[in-house]
Amino acid sequence: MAGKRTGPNLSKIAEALGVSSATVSNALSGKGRVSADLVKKIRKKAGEMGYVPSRAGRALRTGRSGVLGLVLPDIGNPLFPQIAQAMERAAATNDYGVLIADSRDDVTTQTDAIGRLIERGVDGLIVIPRRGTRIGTVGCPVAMIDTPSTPGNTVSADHWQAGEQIARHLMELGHKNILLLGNDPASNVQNDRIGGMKAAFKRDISCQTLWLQPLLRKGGTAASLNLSERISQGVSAIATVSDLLALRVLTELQTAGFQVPTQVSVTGFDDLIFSPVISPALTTVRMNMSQIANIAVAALIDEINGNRDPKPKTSLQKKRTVPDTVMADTSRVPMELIIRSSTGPAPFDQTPHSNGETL
Amino acid sequence: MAGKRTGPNLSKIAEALGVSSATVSNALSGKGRVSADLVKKIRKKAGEMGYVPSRAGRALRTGRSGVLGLVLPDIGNPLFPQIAQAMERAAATNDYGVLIADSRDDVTTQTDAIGRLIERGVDGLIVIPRRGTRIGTVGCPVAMIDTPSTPGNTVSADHWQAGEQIARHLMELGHKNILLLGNDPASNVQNDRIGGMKAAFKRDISCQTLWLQPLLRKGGTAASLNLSERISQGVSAIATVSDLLALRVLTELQTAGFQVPTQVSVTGFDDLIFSPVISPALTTVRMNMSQIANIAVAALIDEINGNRDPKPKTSLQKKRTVPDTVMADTSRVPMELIIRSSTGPAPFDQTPHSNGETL
DNA sequence: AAACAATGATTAATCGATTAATCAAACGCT
DNA sequence: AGCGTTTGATTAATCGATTAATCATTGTTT
Repeated sequence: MAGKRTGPNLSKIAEALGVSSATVSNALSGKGRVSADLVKKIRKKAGEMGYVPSRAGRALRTGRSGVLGLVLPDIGNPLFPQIAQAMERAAATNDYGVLIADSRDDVTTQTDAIGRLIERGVDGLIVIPRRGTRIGTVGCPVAMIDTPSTPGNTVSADHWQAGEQIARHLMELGHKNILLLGNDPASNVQNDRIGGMKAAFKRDISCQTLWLQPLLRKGGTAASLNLSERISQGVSAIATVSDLLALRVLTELQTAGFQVPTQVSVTGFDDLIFSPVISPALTTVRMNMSQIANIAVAALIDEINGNRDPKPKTSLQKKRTVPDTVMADTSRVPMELIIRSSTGPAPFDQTPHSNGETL
Repeated sequence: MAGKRTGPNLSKIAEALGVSSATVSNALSGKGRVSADLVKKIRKKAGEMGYVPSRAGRALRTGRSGVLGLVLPDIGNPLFPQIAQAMERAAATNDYGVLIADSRDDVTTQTDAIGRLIERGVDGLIVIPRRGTRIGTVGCPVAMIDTPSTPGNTVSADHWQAGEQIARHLMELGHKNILLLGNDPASNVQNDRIGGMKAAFKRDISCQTLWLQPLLRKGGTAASLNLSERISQGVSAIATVSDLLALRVLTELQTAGFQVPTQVSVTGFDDLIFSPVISPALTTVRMNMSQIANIAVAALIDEINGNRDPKPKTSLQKKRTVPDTVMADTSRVPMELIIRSSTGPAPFDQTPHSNGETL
């Protein structure tokens, strides 16, 4: 792929040593049969000449580009930097490159983006879907990073377990009336997070779930969360599904004159960049992106190299419209609870008016 | 690069139509001499067969990969999503792909990362440097996006002009005693932003500049900004160099019991994802990333294709250690002021104790 | 009509690495 | 010595697109 036609290539090395280029290739790749000392000589010479194999030549011959595609439908995702970084590093250690493609949340754009990646000949695709993105058959292995509960998911953070951690933390602090705040009820990730929290709550905990997006759609941007009212009804903790949401809640509470965490505790998810620096610093939960990336990339490369359990592609299974994605040994990576100052003991004057659980 | 050895290629099309593969190539590329109706026939057939040219074959022959490298030294940059998206789109419209490389702010890692991109045969590099990153000669055209005042800068937002806009906005609101808050005094971007603000202030405006990072280094994380004290001394507006900093100030002010913007106005830079949703929503300034990306990519591709004014590479100029980067016609793109609710009229009881300008 | 130019298409070489097929020499065995 | 096996290296084909060089027509000019 190099634009320079100057650099040394296999035949240059071969010529310099008076051997054939095939021997040089074999020596460098460790395949074929080459005597030990010739191998050493060739390696040395290649080093001296600053030989760098041509990806284009190799790609043409082997049919493999050495590039993975990273598809991010939701560019607004504040985790993007972490994701991109982790993927790039995981790929680089395996001598792969990462080609990015984004589609601003638009299905058509996304199809185009995937198409472009495929046309560029990526050997595999890493897809971080938003909502119920359907991954059709694309002609190359696909790793999907969503939630453990999503069919076809390759690997992801254990959002459910993270929810449980948050819930346990709040319970230990004595909170008994908790407001769960989500944004998009169609999001698998958010549902897992909320599901985990609900599951961990003991019987004596009263909790309500509120989805912001449908609320905004109904009431316009002006729709208030009625936080003051809910707090006066006994809510002592607000557990949100994202740090962004938590930040919003935090500022609303502060302008309304509530003390955090003395009167109300607030939690988020994801440990976004601003979370440690706001005051009070946000209690949240962080995913281990590099581990997730490593697992995803490893699974993808295994599949690319064909070192995989043969998939049972019987006609019976054909009916299941599960996306044709790669599987990994570990599919869920635990998240880490980060306790900061936005959570504290529940206030004494707690008056739990348990009105049960709302959808 | 495609892993599939099944797809149609030039010779398949040629065979199907009984012509030579060279003719097919010429017909599709519009080069060489092919009769009009044969061109039409070939194009049609290619479409029917779903022909997609092999990048690897082309790359090998032409020595060009059709891929640009995007180097981001500072992964924590919250603008990353916007940058990556804009670059990807700009590149895609020119039929280029974008390979990412990040180096967590580490010089060695960055050199490695650039090296990996070069080895992969990128045709050009887009570098968004942090601090005084030195771009050596890398063997391919480089576009740099930093600030207009940085030597070797290809294109960037006009941070200076943006600073002026913020300053004018604050002056129009009647503020006369303003605190300028930066983070890293070594950052070109931040210096431009602050420089623009200072330049726009009239003579009767008193302003101080504070750099956070050196302060933290001296005083540890506990170092306070003494905001309350400064406000009691007459400061009615705090203009920060980043939305992240503004958020920090905002929460500190709120916990200290100040009303924003009634008592103090606060401004940021960059319009980060949280800026519209916090309360009060942040007055800030936004860069036109897609325009910047388009200019950078266009300049890069022009250079790659050799459609450039020949650089005067006389030995005289050799002394100037200006990075060997690409130049663009427009090198600065204006930023857009976004007025929200964190700024308001200066309070009446303003008592400007002008103590001059501090470094 | 002869010489020449323009048009339209083909041939064949090339980019660089990989690899199956082949060959030559050295070695082991009875 | 004769035959088979191992070892070590070479040959040559291949991947797919591009393009300079070439050839065969048709059209133009004097």
